[in-house]
Amino acid sequence: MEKLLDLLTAVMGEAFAKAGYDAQLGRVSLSNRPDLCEFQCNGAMSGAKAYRCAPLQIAQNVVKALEGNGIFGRVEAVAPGFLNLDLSVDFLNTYLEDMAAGEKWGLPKAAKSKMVVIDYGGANVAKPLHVGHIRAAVIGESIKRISRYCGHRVLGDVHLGDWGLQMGLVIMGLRERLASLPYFDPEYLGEYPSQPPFGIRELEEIYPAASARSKQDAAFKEAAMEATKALQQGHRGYRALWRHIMDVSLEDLRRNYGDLQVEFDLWKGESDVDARIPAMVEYLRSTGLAYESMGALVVDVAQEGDAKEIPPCMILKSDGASLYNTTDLATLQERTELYRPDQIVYVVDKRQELYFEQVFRCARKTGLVEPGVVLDFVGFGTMNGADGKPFKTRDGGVMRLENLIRETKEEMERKISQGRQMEADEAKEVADIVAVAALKYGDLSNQASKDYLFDLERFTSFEGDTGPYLLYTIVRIKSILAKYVQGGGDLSACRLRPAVEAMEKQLAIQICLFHGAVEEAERQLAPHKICAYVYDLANAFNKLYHDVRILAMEPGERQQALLALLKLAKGIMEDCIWMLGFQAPEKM
RNA sequence: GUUUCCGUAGCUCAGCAGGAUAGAGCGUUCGCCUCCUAAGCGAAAGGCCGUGGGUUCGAAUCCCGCCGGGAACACCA
Repeated sequence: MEKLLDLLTAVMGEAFAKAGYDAQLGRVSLSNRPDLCEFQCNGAMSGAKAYRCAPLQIAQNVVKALEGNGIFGRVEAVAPGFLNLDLSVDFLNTYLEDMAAGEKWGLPKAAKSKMVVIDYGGANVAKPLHVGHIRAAVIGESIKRISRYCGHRVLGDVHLGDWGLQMGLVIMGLRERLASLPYFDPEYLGEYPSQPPFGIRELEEIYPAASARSKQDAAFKEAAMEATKALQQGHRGYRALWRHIMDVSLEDLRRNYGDLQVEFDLWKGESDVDARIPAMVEYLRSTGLAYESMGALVVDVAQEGDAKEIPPCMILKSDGASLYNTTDLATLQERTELYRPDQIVYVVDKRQELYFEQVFRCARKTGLVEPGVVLDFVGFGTMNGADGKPFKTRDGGVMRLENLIRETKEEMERKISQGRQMEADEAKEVADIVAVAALKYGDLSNQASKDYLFDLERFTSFEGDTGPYLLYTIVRIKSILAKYVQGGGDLSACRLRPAVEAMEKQLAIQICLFHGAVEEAERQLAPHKICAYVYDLANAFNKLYHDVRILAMEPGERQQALLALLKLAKGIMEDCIWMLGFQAPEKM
């Protein structure tokens, strides 16, 4: 079905045309003066000059042209030339009925179902996730779900850092502890053990230790680089060890991401494209675009009209080694071949914007990516602590993601068991659900590109613009609907009817704006648009909730109409929070 | 230095394809539970939208300068 504002704009455009003006002037928007009207059109004022006519006159002519339209219950031309519009309740109700009957609430189908790949991981093997990883995970997951909701085929890729120097460091670190194992014996030709000789705890100790040591011990660093190279060249023992590291690390990563309800379709990494690098480099050379500069292999990506100087994109370092650019380009090539995407979205720290601009341009220029493929960079800001600086633990260290999640869950559990009588088990279960919502909504309700302040107290509050408030609102509706059913009512028999109460009409209008919010969020890759929308919807419901005691009403059409409206509101809110990456409990 | 992003209420943030009296939340003050979860609702106070120009009938929104802050600027990722 057609988006409400599009539909109203079309009707208004026709009226402008009928009155002899340009239909383009008929753009209808939500009123910014809800005390005066529900929707407004400012076209009469913009058109005044072209038609050399007083804007109010134009507006009045348009009002005449709108007579008997059936969609607007009230149309008024107001000085200096505003068109104030209220919807007719009958039209509104028909629209709601279509929504209720339609799939995904009648969300307009995308003109073309896109194939989209979203890269939102950035996790490194053998290193625990820390708070710096939360934004990519949360924002990327939401963008994935929004895009999927809009009917696109979407693949989320974690894109692991699993092939660089860190692997050599870990291998060398392991060697010191487990030197006697066959992995390090060049003479050994047998099978390696299938079970890893270490666990995640050890892995997490080894990496930081090895990393620190490499900064002071040049010989150790040299050995780690050698090990990295040997691994990449297929050293049997190192490969087997690498497989162990991957297995142990991946299990841990899956658990961590799982706690945040972040799911990847692809667990690919840098190692997956390693094999194709030589051929790709050869290809880049063959295009004539890659050339030696100061010993390195580069591709110029500066373009005419650039405001700033864009350095060339480096393909190989002067020592001939590959670097991040190389694997990113190879990944782009692989994705293009495997999935034929229409769009690839990178959800990455915004500080990498210039870097990705270079990579994108290079991929385009050299034909690794076809011209029609949209490459999007969604750069996010930093999560800051109360001091306005990047979030740290109390003792100044980097906080692990699992600790942040655990602390949020504990805080939530404390709040829930304090305010409600609930069995401890149940409280914990509910707290886990609500905590994820608190964390994610706290992040997503800000514009991704901006830094934001992490405030556990605020995010876990049930008041205000928070995740818990939204869940609470949904739970309220669930409770009403459940009570109605328990009392012998039949929800499926409840039919929508034209709004009677003011608050009811407001809620109905808010429901109708769903399509626009989703479409905008998808187009702008902006989950916070969904947040703003669902928050407004929750507010609209809560106002009605206090205005009208639905279950206390006389049973009949009127009560049923309100229940049907609530059911619709609940469904939409649930879909919204699904797009944000969390869900509501049954009660809280 | 160049480029870029940001500067909106005491605090945290929306709004920015130009439109009427700039919106939320928190915090503050005041009201509302014999009634579907008061983890809620209503109301009040609180803003020369960093600053100076420009474009426009009209600017928080577009353009330019300045001030203040962050970030990026080829062998890290």
